[in-house]
Amino acid sequence: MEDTLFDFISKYISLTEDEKSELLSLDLFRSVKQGTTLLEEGQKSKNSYFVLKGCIRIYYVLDGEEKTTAFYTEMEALTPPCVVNKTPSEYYISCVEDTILTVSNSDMEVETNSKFPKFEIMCRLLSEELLAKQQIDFDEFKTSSPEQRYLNLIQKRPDLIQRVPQYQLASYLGIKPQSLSRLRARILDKKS
Amino acid sequence: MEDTLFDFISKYISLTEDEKSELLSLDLFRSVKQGTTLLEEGQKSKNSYFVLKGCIRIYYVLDGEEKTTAFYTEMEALTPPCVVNKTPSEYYISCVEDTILTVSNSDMEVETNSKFPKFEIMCRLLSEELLAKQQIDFDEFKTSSPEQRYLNLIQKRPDLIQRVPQYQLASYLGIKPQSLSRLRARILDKKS
DNA sequence: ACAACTCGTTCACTTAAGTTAAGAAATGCG
DNA sequence: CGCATTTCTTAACTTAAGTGAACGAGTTGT
Repeated sequence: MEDTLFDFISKYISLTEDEKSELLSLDLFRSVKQGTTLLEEGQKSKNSYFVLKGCIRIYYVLDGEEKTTAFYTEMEALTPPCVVNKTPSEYYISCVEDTILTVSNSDMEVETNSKFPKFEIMCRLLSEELLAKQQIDFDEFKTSSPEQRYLNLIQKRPDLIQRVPQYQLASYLGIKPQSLSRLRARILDKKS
Repeated sequence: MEDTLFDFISKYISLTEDEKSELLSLDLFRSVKQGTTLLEEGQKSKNSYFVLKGCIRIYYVLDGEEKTTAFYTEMEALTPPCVVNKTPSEYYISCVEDTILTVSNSDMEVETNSKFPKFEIMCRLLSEELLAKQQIDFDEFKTSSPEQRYLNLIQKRPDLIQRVPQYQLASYLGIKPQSLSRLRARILDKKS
């Protein structure tokens, strides 16, 4: 489990054994059951997450309806916007599956970053990378139809389609569950 | 003009006079005419931009059609994903208006960041902020209809509707120009 | 085992976006 | 100025997504 975290970090900076044990001493690892809510609407939070195993999702409740906007699975890191902006959360974060993750809070990160300038660099590299990745994702979303987005998802994150309920996938694709059902039937028709 | 840049920077870190003059010595400012292309599809680039005055846009050409996905106006910074990923660009960047901006390249930034750790911190803060902001924008896009997105745009960036051609706005909203025309007529109907 | 609930699918119908085409309005240029 | 080009709008028609309702499969709890 620790190795998964260190593998991830090694993509950005290299750590000495001392630094590794210092990191481990922070006691970051948590195990959470499916369905657990990590963050509620209206809450203020300072927590960032890194998923080691399992799947968490972000969803809004608008007009009484759940709108899922993001999934985070193995080796993905998440700092919710409300943590950056220091505002109450407008969304929920909950576990789609039993999940193992690290939880770190921003006070701790400020401290670690000033102690180890390396971490500052990692944070910059990571957020630059995530920003670039998300920009591409957003562009793809804007320039394609729901059907194309679904086909795209099959290519890029085939696991999600298996492990996540359809109604959550639907809003992730920007449509209603009924439309996703129909769209899938349409694709099957075309193939034959 | 320099002051605009320093005002922006002061939101993240404070600079000494020496640091300011060092920055100015880098000769970052550029003036570009409307219609100028800053980046072409297929090109590799190391340039980041910060808009002081004017407006630039990102667009793709897909099936021979222009798809505009982003606008950057006064006091907005842009590091294209292709710079971060070191891959050839899949899109164009061009000037919607006569524009004054700063151009910096990533080699230069690496140098500056190691010389002034402050800059490293600013880069992290900035990309964290932009990531959070973009996440919210993406969520809003996913959870709303074209009409809601247009009404939302009127609230949040009313200037864009004035200064940018309709067909560019349309793809920015994820629809065709004809649909935007119709949508606007529909909104006017409702009001009366 | 049975009732209650959730989830996915299907259907009929409504609404809005895509498509194609035509014309009006605005812009640029010789 | 007039001509060409680009941009915006309108319209008729097609296609796909939204809506409301119903049904069956699977799950949960008692």
